[in-house]
Amino acid sequence: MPELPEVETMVRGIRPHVEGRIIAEVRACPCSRRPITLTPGIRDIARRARGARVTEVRRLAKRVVLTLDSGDAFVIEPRMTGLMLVTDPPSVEHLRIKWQLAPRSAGGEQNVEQLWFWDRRGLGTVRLLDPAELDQLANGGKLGPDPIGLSVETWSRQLARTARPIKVALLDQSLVAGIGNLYASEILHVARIHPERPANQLTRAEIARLQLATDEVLLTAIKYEGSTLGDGTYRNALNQNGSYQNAHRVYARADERCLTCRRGAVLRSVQAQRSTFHCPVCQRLPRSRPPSPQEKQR
DNA sequence: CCCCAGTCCTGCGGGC
DNA sequence: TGCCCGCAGGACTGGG
Repeated sequence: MPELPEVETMVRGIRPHVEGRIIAEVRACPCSRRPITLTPGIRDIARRARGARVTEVRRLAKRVVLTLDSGDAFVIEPRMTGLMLVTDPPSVEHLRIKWQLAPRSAGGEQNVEQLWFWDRRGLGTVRLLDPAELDQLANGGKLGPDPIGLSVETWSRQLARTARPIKVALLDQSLVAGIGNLYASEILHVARIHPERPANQLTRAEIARLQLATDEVLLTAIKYEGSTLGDGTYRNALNQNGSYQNAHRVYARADERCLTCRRGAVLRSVQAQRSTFHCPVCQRLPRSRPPSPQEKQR
């Protein structure tokens, strides 16, 4: 499930092949059973993108953004099973969109000629936004800040906005944008914070640990090119597995020994209809007494 | 505003 | 062996 590290890996994987290239053609693959969400229609997309140069490839929360010299930008949301590829896909029948790239002018024989959006379940979306629409998406206030490099002060301000459990709050993209279900459990484990703690009741010390754990987990996951789970869906731009799944400490490890304390058994629970994993030894709830005023101020 | 349940979708695995 | 059902969850929608 592409979250921040997986989408960042996609961006880094396609960037050297795509940045600076001219889009010769955009096509919706006829092999799809049901077309994915495409805004506007493929005809308008193809007309507006043809001949444009890709000036920048970047990540916006869990989206891939291809900025064009026309001012328009492709915004690709992989959601559950979407992939950006510059090589042969896992299966031909789930190819959704093809960007045909014009050959580079100066001697590049090994240049890729196509960029693909592949999506098995078809929940992903591809949109072509004009500058105003892109600005609204990036700065319209619906997306919270990127979690990497976020200051403790910003963390505090964002978490103060909700009393929901911290695990659920981390999934709210308007608070912090980029963390998904897998990394929320991993981050809270490293931060030693119980997933049921109300977000607005975290102590200063816990928020400081959350900030450090977020950077550590996400940056390490990027280094390992994301997590390819048992279903094998997630792949990098070259259709290769990530390897951060080997470093997971709690996710999908229910009933197994905690790798951190080697004492507790990992618990699986359900919060907001999603699986949560935590170690009851490393991540304790404080005694049911609410924190004293002194504790809250510190 | 805040929060939750339902929805989209496909492949896989458990149970019978 | 085969079929059915539940489950996986990112983002959005509708309703309380």
